[in-house]
Formats: sequence, structure tokens, C-alpha cells
Amino acid sequence: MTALASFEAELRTCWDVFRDPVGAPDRTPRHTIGEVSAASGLTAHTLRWYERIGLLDPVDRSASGQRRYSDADLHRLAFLGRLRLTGMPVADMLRYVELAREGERTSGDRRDLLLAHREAVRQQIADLHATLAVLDHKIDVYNGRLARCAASH
Amino acid sequence: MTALASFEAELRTCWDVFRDPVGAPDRTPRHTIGEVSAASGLTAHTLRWYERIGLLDPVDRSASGQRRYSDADLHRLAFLGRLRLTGMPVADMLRYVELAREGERTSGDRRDLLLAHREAVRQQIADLHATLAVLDHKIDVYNGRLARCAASH
DNA sequence: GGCTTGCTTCGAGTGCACTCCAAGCCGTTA
DNA sequence: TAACGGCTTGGAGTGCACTCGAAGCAAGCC
Repeated sequence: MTALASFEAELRTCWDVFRDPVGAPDRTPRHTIGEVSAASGLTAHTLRWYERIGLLDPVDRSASGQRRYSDADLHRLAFLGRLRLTGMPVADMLRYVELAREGERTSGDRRDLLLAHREAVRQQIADLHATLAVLDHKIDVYNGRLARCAASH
Repeated sequence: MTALASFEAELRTCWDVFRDPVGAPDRTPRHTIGEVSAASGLTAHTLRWYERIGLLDPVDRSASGQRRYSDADLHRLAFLGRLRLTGMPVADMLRYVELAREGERTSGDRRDLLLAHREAVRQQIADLHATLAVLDHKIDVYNGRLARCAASH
């Protein structure tokens, strides 16, 4: 079963790797841009653009020059996607990967960047919950279950 | 005490009204654009722009032509600000207020709009929590408390 | 062979949400 | 009275994050 699991791990689809980017990624270039696009939700255009601006390291190419993404690329992309989805500006993401390229000595800076983003994320969660309460109330009003004391705004 | 409370309610500052927009708002135009800007976090430019595109009804003016916002304006603005803060596009906010202007018969549409946004908000909260978990893990790694199995991405 | 699909390049274009500018008016403070 | 800060306008400008176009190459399939 262990043998099977590790065998299957080698065959994980692009989608699976992206959705659950754990463990040591292998660096075999094997995913096409179309697969990565489908898995990540980013368009092929956006994936190329990320590479152009330096968010991704130059991706390996097939014999005919087409991009082949490795699991390691997918891991990075999955993390960057999370940062992006939660509102980090591309410029900050770029700063993070550039620090990472400089190696170990920048780990403090990177940690600080993530700490700051974590605070931003917490703030967003608080804002969203507060808004959820307002929405729940207004929807109740629209459903006619409560007095419509505030329905005009 | 009731008399005092209602007396003070008349005197609520722009900031207070914006932060806690409850009860029947009075329509006396009394807040300057600068006050509203400070209370709402929106710039004066943005407030004028919101009015220009129809998100706010035409605001009352002083004798010399300057804007004077009423508590009712602040209530609407507070709600719109929440929608905006939680990612609703300006176009959708506009649709909402235009429906509201059409009166009672559009209340179903408005409710649907809010229902859809509530779903979007819930989705955002889920995404943020998932990212928080990833950030917590990575920050632990950077703090050296865990094996650095994923520090390269 | 011919068709479809997907990929390549990079500069230009798009959409959103502000954000600013210039010229001038108004009310208050020194 | 003179300066100062805040307010007015419409239109133009900005920054971000994509998003697309055009021309062409390559692989898979009937």
C-alpha cells in the first residue's frame, strides 16, 4: 500500500497537485499551460504574464518550445494564488519571491511580509463577518420577517 | 434620561452616525464633505464621484453651494461602504440603489442581489480562513519551530 | 492531407475604481 | 484686509491586474 501510494504520488494530476500542494515537489516538467490554467483558475495569458514579470521562475520547455510546469511550479503557484486571492498586491508577491531568490538570509524579511499579510487577512475576516450580520438583517427585512426599519438604504 | 438620550441623538457626530447607522435617520443636511470623508474613509473626490454616478442621491447644498450630507445619506453610505469593502463591484451597488429608487415592487430583486452577495461573502471568508492556515504554517516554519518542508515556495 | 486545438511572442488594449487638476469661490482666523 | 484652508466643477489622468491580438508553429486525429 505504501508502494502503491508512492507510485500514485508520482502520477498526481496537475489539478491534484495544485489543490493539495504538500510534500517535496518533484521538478519533472510535465504539465502543459492548459492543464495548469484549468487547475489554477488563472488564464494561460496570466500564467505567462506571471512568468514575464518574475513571479514564476522561467518555466521549462518541451522540445518544441512549449511550457512544461513542474510540481514545484504548481506549489509556488498555489501559494501565490492564495496570496492573490486574499488581496495581496502583485508587487508584494513579487517582493516575496525576489527575497526568496536571495536565499536564506532574507527569511526574516519574508516572515515579516507574511506576518503583515496575516494581519490584513484577519482584518478582512472581521470586516466580512460584520457585513454578513448586516446582510442577514437586511435579508430578513426583505423576507418580511422583521420590521423594515432600515429598508431604504 | 430618555429626553437626554433623544437630545443627544440629535447631536450625534458624523463619525458616530456612520459607525453605527441605526434607527430612523433624520434628513437635516448638516455634515460637510470633509467630515463625511473623515468618517467614512472615502476621499472627498470619491464621495463626489459616487454622487455623480448615481450611487448617492443628489446631496443637499448650503447657501453657498457646498454639500451638506444628512444622516440618511450617511446611513446609505455606510451600507454601500460595507458592500464595497467586501468586494461588491460598483456596478452592482449602482444596480441596487437604482432598484431601491424604483420603490417597493423591486424588493424581490434587491433581496436576490443581497443573497448573492452574502454567498460571495461566505466564500471569501472560507478562502481567507484557508489562507490563514497556510500562513500560520509558513510563519511557524520561518520561526524555526517546524521542519522547513515547504519553505521554498 | 486537412482540421482542430493548443501553444509561441510581446506590445497594445481594457476595465475598474478611483484620483487629480486647474481655476475659482467662500468663510474664518490673524 | 489679507491670507488660508476647504469647497466647487468637468474632464482628464493614474495604477492595477490582467486580457487580447496577430501571425505563425506543432501535435493529434479522421
